[in-house]
Amino acid sequence: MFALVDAVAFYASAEKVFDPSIRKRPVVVLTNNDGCVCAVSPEARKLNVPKFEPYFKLRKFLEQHNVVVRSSNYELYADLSTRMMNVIGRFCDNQYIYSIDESFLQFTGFKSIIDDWHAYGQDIRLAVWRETKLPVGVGFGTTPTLSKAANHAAKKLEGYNGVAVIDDDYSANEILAKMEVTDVWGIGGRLGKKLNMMRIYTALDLKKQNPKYMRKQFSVVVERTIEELNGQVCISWDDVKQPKQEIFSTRSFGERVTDVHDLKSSLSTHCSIVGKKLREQSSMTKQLIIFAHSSPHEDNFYKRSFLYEFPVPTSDSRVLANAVNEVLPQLFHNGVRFYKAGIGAIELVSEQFMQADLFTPTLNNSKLMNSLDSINKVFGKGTIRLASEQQTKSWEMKRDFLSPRYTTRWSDIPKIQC
DNA sequence: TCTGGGGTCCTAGGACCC
DNA sequence: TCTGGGGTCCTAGGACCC
Repeated sequence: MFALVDAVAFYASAEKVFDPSIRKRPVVVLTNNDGCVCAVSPEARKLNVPKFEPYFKLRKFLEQHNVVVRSSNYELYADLSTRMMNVIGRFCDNQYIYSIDESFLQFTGFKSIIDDWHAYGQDIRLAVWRETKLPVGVGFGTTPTLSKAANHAAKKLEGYNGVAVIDDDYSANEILAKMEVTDVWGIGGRLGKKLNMMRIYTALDLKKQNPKYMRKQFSVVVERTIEELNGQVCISWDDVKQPKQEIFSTRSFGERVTDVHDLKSSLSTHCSIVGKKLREQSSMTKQLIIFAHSSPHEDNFYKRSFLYEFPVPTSDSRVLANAVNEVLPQLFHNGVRFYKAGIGAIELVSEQFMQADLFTPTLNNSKLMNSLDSINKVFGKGTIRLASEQQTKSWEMKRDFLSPRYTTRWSDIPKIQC
């Protein structure tokens, strides 16, 4: 049995934890640079506030309906996420954290212990609420995709009260019949349209399709999804956790960047981020994509992207930053108002199988990088960083509606007055 | 005044080789 | 009657997720 536990509108709920005055009000949270709406509290959902619409288009509407607007407070969300995950992890010995607010639990050998999954789900919800003041939904299913579907039912369908269980074909069909095909994990809007044309409208319709045939029509992803809906496990974290095949760090700027040094320092920061993520999964990269562009919504869109090949794979942030330095003169163009930049490590290889080059002295210093990671872990991120990362305010992200970092800054800790 | 997120994986199609 | 292969690598764009 699998369970998917996730928070209801996590970012919006996180904003409510330390600010009870907004708990009953509609709340939305914006993405980086206050660009789009990315979290909509249930109260705001009732007003039909769409997700991922640009904020400037919704601003008037949100004001009219007295909706609370907040910038993304990642420091707060990351901390609350950790707390929430710790509570959830107590309920199962096999937890897989899938995103900042979702974790899968895989129950093996629990059958003799747990006879009522509904009650167990309510126990989880109650514990998380009591200890973190975050509302969660719990879906149980015999495959990860079915637990996702159950989770959808738990939170979005009438009469489930936060917990739903799919433990046989009957309960699966009952829930899947009430779900749009695009509510199924892995089926997005585009696929949904094509499926509709084939008269596949509900999740149950999809479940009844022939997986092999659908693989031919679409892809292996659709095939696996259908098998999972039929109770056949295709996604598993049992075996060694799969390392990522590519790692990107990209960001749009708070203010347009026109200065080469600003562009360089932002890219250096991306090098640190990607380097750290590479080391975390014991990978090294052979190739690096380095890109920068102006706004795609502007006329004469400027975009440059380079593929840099390393003679020897690396996970050393400094080596990545050197690559950036090399291409920077070709990337930057005077007069362009840069809107976004980033790097991506592709062609990853495992540290273990790293092939050295007889003729190229390796610049990779993993001891140095490991010490850097350890120091930053203890003393906070950015304690030791590349000199070229030198922060300049101009490209930092815009967050006009930021709440306090209640749990990660001494000055922001809530005070209780007697 | 101007404003539009970030990350990962898959696949079709072109270029090239023998 | 008419007909011309098959594999690999690379890349841009598509699609999905939250």
